[in-house]
Amino acid sequence: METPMSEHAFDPAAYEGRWQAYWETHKTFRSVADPGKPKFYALGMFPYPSGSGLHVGHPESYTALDIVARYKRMNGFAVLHPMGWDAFGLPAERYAVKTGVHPAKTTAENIARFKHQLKRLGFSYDWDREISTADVTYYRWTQWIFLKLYEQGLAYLADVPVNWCPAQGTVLANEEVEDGKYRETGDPVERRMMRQWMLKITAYADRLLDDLDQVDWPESIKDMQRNWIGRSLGAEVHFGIAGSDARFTVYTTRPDTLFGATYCVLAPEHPLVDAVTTADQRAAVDAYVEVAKNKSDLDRQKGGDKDKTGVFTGGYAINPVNGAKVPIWVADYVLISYGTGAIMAVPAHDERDHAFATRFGIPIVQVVSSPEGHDVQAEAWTGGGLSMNSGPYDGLDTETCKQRITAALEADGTGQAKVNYKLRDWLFSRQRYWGEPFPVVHLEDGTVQPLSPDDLPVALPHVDAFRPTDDGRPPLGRAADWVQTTWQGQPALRELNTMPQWAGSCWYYLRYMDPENTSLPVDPEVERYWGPVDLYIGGVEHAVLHLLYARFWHKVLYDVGLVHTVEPFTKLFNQGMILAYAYRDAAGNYHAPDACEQRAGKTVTFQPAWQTEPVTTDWFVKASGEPVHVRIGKMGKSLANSVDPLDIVDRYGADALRTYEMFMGPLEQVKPWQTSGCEGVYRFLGRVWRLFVDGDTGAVKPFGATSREVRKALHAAIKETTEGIEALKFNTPVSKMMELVNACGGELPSRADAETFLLILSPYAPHLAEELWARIGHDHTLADERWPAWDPAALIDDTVTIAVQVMGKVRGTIEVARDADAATVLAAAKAEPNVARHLEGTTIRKEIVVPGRLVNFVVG
RNA sequence: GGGGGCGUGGCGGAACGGUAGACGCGGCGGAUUCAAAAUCCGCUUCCGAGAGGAGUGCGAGUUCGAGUCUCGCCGCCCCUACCA
Repeated sequence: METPMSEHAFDPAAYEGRWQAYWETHKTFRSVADPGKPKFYALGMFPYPSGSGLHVGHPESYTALDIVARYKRMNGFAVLHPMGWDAFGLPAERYAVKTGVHPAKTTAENIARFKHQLKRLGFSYDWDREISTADVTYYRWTQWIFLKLYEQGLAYLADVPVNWCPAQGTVLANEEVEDGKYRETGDPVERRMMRQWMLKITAYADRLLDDLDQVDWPESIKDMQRNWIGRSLGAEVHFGIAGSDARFTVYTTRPDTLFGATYCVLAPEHPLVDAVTTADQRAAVDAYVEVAKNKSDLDRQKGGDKDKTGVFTGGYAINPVNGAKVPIWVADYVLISYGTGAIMAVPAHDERDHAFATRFGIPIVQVVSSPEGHDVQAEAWTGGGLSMNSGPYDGLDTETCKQRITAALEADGTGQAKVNYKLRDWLFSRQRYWGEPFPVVHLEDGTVQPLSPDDLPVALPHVDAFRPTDDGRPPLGRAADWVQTTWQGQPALRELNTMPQWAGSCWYYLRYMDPENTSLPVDPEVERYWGPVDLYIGGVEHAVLHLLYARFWHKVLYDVGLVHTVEPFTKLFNQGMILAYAYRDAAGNYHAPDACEQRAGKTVTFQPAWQTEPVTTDWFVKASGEPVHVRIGKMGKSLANSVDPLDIVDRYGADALRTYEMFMGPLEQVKPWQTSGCEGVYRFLGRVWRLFVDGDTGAVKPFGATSREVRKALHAAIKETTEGIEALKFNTPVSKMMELVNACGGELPSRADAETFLLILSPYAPHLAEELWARIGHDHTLADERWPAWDPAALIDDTVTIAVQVMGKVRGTIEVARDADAATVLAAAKAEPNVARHLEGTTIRKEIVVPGRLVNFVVG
């Protein structure tokens, strides 16, 4: 059945492995700090080595970075392009709980697999710098950095509410909780106060916000971080409580509306709820607070404006600006975790307060002028205006009024200007086994002592079971010998919590610079050369947490003198997700893309069981001929549409996969995988092969003379490739190289031009480029060759085709000399038959000549 | 609700304010082949037999000229959310 292929036919499998071995043995891509060279640090977000292996999304950003890295090397840069593993994490631990297999074993296996897969894609990593966050030689420095944080007063223990899952006996991260249940198992999750390590990221809020201005990041990501930090400028205002000396404080961004406060609201958890509640309201308030406590945050937010709930406490507050008595309510739309957990409610100028006031019949008093026709009784006016009903402040614009009222509050001690943040301190402990142990001990007197850096590392002890202990302590409690220790001669207990997965990824980019260092996380001298990361590419899902945490640590390390810049990642770029088509039959079953085919012209309509609308399609299951509905979605098991990158490598080779992933479309865009498109790229690479290699003899075909047309295509391709890589637009260069090969028509140009083509092809398809480079007589890799320059003169033709428009519509084209003057062009344009026809009987009012482009006649 | 992004052929996508649809897929036709695969060449936005006309989500506007700029809608995607 198998036709024996000519041994000289295009066969990537025949040489790709050989070149990967060559690069490895020759250490072609070793990063060497060279003070005589500019440096470039290209970094991809390192993967979590999951059990399911590499997916087709990984090679997208990795290929883009690899192209940049190879390009920069050829442009004389010392390039740092490393790879490693975000190896601590939950899936391995969960797997361990289920199967008893130690996470270290699972993780090592997964890393081996990932590494094998990545190597088959031919990325130019310096594998000597490989790191793993779960390696004790790595995490001892994560612990070292924790000690620095502690030293700086940025790490502390606090009792905080956490997501406690009784069934699992552990605390869950917010993202693991959905609808009050553990996402994986559906076990209920409750709020519980626990003593936890916190990192004081809020101390860096202003710097994290302000320094965003100095980095070259997508504006959308900066905005997401800004929103997350959520700095707002407002005022804290103290409200007295009628009939009591106590007072409570509210936070507002609109102190100018203070005269419009017609009630106050305390969050159900607010400590003063009890004190302000009167006897006759007590039962109602207690009941309300009890219900609110058991509601998850999500449930509390679900209702939106329509059905806000709340209960009057019976108590009254005194508005400090006018002494007015306003009722105090308790309502769960006020969150204890934001601001002061209490608000003054101004229904005329806040939508939430308006909805609440309307529902409970509370007066709405307008204190800021609204536009003509806007009735604040019907809808809140949240914009600015002139103050009214505000005593001495009447007539002031909103900004001025804010300042005056705030100043007045400060003068009489009833309030002050206040900057507030949404950003919370970072909950930094997890009741997990598979993470970095904390370098601290607990003494019998209840104090906590940080270890000396000399005592590091605190190695993760071996345990055989990974569930919490029977008495509810974290899994590390099982390592009894490890837990019992001494500190300066005193008996001490080790910390049973571990650090969250974010910890290791907060500084890995630094370790790559100096992975062998045994006395510091990174030598500041080395960092001064390689840092900061010049280009960081990763998924948008890390837009906030990872990137914010890493920036925070970096700033702390800057403050202690370890790094020399305030920001770690100069340029950030987000690749778009790769989606895939999914094929669903009438019964609702999904079929693998490989099992389906399009039969053009065989369109049928069928009635699926899963929707009322009939479906028209020309896609069918190959084997059964069943029609299938085609849709697009995330790759995954549920749609049966995953594509394994190594299957693609097996069929088409690594170069085709790499080049196709770039050819699909702009890197930042979400785009669907189409294996047929990959095949198109494979064909292109085959044409390149056949351009150089005689299919019968395997000999290199003779070089010829470069035609003018080929020369133009070549220089257009050099230009596009160069500018494209610089601008991270990787798709159009592939088109230009295709055009070049098409222009060659199967005949090699001159040796010099053929070599130039291989050089610009090499970042995309390095194996093929190396193979052909060797076959035409080179005995050394092309990775160190000089990137070619294009000749602008080669792009210019002697004659140009010019479009001729009449009233903006193209009516014909003319061929003129490139440097023809306007008069000549106009004459030729008017002579064009179809143009002449459209000009007939009209008066030319205006003649527009765009040299080398077009002519437009305005007639009337 | 807020923030960001996107709407172009059958499909993925190209287009300094200047010939819309490069390049690729798919399709059609041809060459090669005993035949097929592979390969090579040509055609392929839509309507129309043709001349020609229409055309970048919809509607206005600016301009000699708009996929591109402005305003207003419609639709889709992502993020975020009672943040006071």
